[in-house]
Amino acid sequence: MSEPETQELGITESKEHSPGKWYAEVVRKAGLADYAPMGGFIVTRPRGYALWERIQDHLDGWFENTGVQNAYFPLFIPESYLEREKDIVEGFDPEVAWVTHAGNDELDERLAVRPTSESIITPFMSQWIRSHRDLPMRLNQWCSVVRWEATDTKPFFRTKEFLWQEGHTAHRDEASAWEETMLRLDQYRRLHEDVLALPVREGRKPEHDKFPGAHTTAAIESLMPDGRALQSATSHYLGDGFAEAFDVTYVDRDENEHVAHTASWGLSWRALGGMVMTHADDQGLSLPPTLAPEQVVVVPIWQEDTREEVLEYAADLAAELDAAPDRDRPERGRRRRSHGRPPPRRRVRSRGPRRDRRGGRRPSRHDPREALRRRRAGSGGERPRGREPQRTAGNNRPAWRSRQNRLVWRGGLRGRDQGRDRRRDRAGAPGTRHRPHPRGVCRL
RNA sequence: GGGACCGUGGGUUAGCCUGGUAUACUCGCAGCCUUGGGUGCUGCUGACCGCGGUUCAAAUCCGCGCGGUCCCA
Repeated sequence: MSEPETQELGITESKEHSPGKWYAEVVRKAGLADYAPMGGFIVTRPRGYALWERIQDHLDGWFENTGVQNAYFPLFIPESYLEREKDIVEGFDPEVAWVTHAGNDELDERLAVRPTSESIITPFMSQWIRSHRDLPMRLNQWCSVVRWEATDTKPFFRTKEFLWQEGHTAHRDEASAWEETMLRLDQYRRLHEDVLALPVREGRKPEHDKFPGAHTTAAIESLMPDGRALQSATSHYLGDGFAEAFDVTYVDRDENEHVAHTASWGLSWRALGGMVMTHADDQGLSLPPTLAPEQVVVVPIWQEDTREEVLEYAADLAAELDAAPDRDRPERGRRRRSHGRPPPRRRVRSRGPRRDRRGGRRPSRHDPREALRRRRAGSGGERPRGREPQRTAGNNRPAWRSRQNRLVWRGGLRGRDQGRDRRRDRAGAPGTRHRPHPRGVCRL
């Protein structure tokens, strides 16, 4: 909240020598989050939230293409519901927050602030599932949950309230539920590798570390620079225990009632923490181009006598970059070069959040027409949301597959398009600095 | 705050007065028929809001809860 006495913009802590302090400094100085007045809670600032939104974009698109529907269930869970699956109660008991009063009146039944939503979602799945034709049923919700962990809270890594998505699915049999569990795990792996640029390991949790009530808990973990493994997503095969407890049965082809098998899977903003921890360094935050809200920053550096020239050049370059096709707008700049007057500014963000500087409309993530077009175009496999499947001549694959993925790994503008040589030359012009990051991540 | 009425398969409902095997439609499932088109036929699954009382016996009568609808302040 309060600004330091002397305004220090740079990172003063060392990642190598005091990773804890360094991480906290990066998160705050990069404008990702602030500490909330209650211990263990954070305020997610627009820049941090933008990163989360981009993660949402990717995952949500993949979910949609694999039969998942989004829904929303209440924040509160009646105690009697929570109690119906005993492992859940026991497993989460020490960290459940309870609502006991409404105004001045004590509630007849206290309400748990959801630590996870199996016990409110599964009873409804029970109502909605009658026969094998309703299966598999796949629901997902984006929400926050509260787990009152007292120790060692750290922005994004461990906060008492955290954002996540939780998928809940019901299936005919073990094979189907297990397949689901692995599919989601694979999507999480893909998110980490292709979007967050984090290598991961997949694994199965030992007995004592499973999700309460789960038959099997699978997880992906990435290795942090301090040598510790970070579990950033889990996918559970729940067996038929939850279905039994919440009465999720269906009539199968044999005309008999059967108990369903369920799975649940979630990814939290902890993944974001892992990404910051891994890619940032003593210079500050560093992000993969797939996620970075700003892709390029032009910083004019002038001498007294070159000031005019450098500023003009920088603005010109910024305008050109702004008009060029980029990650989010591959269609731009294909037909016409921008010769318009560059906006007079020293720093140009080549992309404003869902806004077009020239006043033109560009497809918003929530534009229903775009969604419709996307459906009509048919699903060419899973792909990130919010982008038109661009097809180029002589290449029948959606552009996001070719161009986009190259972009992920090459980083910056390099290797992007052979016709852009001119810009690359200009990027090296005196007084300007534009340097794609060698590791494949772009510095902000 | 006062009063009236109502809780029956997933949905709609009959039965309650006058206590005894719970009705029908729809939905769902399976099979057959159809394959000019959201049909048809056969079979099947599935329910008396909860607790207590009266009684040989309670969906039914009585009491208390819980939930809903309506009316009056």
